[in-house]
Amino acid sequence: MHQKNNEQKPEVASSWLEQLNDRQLEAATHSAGPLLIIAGAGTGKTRTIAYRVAWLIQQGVAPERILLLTFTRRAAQEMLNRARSLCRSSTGKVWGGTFHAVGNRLLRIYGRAAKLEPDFTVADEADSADLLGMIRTELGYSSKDKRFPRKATIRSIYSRVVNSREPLEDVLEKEYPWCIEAEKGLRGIFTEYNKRKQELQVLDYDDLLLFWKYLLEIPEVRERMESQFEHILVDEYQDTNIVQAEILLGLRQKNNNITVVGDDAQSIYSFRGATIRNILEFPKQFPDTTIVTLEENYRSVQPVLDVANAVMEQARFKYTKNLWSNRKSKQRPILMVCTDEAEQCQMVCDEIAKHLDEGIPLQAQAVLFRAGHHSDMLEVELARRNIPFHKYGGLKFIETAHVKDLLAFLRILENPRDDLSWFRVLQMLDGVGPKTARRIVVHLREQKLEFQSLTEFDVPAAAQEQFAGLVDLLLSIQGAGRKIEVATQVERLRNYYEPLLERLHGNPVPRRRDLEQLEHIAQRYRSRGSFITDLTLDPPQSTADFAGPPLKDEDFLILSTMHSAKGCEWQAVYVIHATDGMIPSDMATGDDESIEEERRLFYVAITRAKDWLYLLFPFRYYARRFRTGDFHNYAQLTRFLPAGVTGLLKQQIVRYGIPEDVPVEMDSEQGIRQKIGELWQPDQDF
DNA sequence: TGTAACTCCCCTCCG
DNA sequence: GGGAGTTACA
Repeated sequence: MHQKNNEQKPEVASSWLEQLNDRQLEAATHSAGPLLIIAGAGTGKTRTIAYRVAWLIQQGVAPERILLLTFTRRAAQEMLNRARSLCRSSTGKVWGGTFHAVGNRLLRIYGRAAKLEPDFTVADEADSADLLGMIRTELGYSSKDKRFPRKATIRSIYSRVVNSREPLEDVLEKEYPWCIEAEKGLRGIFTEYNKRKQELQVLDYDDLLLFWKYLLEIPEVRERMESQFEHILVDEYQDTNIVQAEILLGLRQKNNNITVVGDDAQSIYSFRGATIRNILEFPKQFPDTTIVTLEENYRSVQPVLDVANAVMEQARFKYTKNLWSNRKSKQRPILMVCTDEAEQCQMVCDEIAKHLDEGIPLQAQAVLFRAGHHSDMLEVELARRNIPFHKYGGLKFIETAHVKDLLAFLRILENPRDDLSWFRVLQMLDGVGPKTARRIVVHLREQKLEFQSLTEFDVPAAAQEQFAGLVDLLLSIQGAGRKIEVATQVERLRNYYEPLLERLHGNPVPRRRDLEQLEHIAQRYRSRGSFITDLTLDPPQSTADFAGPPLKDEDFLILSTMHSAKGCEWQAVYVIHATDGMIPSDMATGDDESIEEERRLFYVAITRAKDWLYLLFPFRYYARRFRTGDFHNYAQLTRFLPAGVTGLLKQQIVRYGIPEDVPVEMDSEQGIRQKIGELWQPDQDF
């Protein structure tokens, strides 16, 4: 039936295109001009884009003239791998990756027009906050008795302002009302921050987008960049911000071959400045847009979709889409009511083991949660039971102090102007604090960044030996230029650093392992520069898990934040802490907008499940209180599961090993039901 | 000038 | 439990 309306369907539309449904086919083979694909969860979005890329290549579009922007590098890789297997030609030259990663690549080519040297370094969130903190201290805002926002908060405010393009005072008033008094100080800090980044040739994440946009305002550069790409495809368009939309507009002034894919019901990144207005207004920005909507869900069984639809049904801002599936099942999703968090861990582990026995590998199962630390207790239990796992999201390997230390050495070698890294490295030495570090950095700048000049510098006695060793090492690596492998450089730096590690940070054993891991990763890179930026733009997952790094073909369970689960799917999904205050997070219950976003996040989590969906609700939490002593808090079920929805779930009350200290009224099943009844408030009107 | 010990406060999601 | 700021002391 695909063939009905086009006898002139090109011969390239060979058998593989028949694996698509009508809508998907229409999207994949859309010839030219703007295309908006509204793709509900699980409707074959990845597949459609992969086919479209393959189709374009078969039509004769050169791979290097295709730009595929995705939310994570993983997503780009997956789509390109699929496309390659379809069109049997290399997709390696396709420009694929996140906005940030592609921006980084383009800035190294065209950056000089914006006074950027090609060897600039990229500062991650923490580096950027450190720089802001330094400036705050210098400008004298820290020691004043007036409360001034912390460096991480300053960083968020800054990011918010540049990404949403709202005036500082509006952002403060709406999002950070307790910082209003700091407005003037913040302005000064931001101005200095931008100046300093320029001097250091350091860009933060936001700059990768801002400079890209800025380059597009220079007509010659803009034209060259636009003509470089014949087709642009953008995934997860609902999670792009204003700057990103402007970049796309800049890239498509003459050529209007642009495809964007997204789902307004899955917009979950407004804290990063994303706005669903981008997707809603796309047809206005690009006249003559063709809109294709994908609604048939190929992922989940119908009972799972029923719950998902019901959760969305109560959204304050209504979405009209209703997902449907041909995959019938009598198995309803399960709402598991547990006594407390410990029992929740037991239940999750038991069910996972049961499904594993039934033949569902660990990799086809995932535990999802709202915040990185929500899985802490579960991780301990998994380790105890020898269930290997990988954790996505949360604190990353790259953010640990020792990895940042080692990276600082590499950054200095790559970009000697990077004072921030110099400060980090110098202060590792015995007897060197902020003052001495500053003197050394000033000296170095006066000596035109020549490492050799450091040999003349008079450091405090306590530091002399370590300092000399450092200078020798830096000189020898720099002197050898590209002749030493990146991994060898890491190895030599690691040898220098390890004696310092123990004094600087506790817990040296897992930290050493991380550094070995870093060296291992470095083997894949030919240039030090790309190693450093890749690590900041696309950091590897945590390797210091309790269970240890899983071997290559070992099976492992996935733990993931709900945000990082975007775009993934598993046969069995366990959403833990389906408790009000966790989902929605009590950090995000301020206004309707954020509650709605939490609802969409919950929706994303639910729609990851193919066959089995478990929602776990521990109704009692330990609360640690220093003065009053520990006590138990009773929690309420997430407000996103009111009475009408709980009817779609199979409710299961578990009593595992009820702790000895539970109150009498909960010592029986009846008592528990009664207690839950109080907590449930199913008729509460939200 | 550097550092160890002590206090207080706050804790999300990501490239 | 960890980061940031303060204080006492080497």
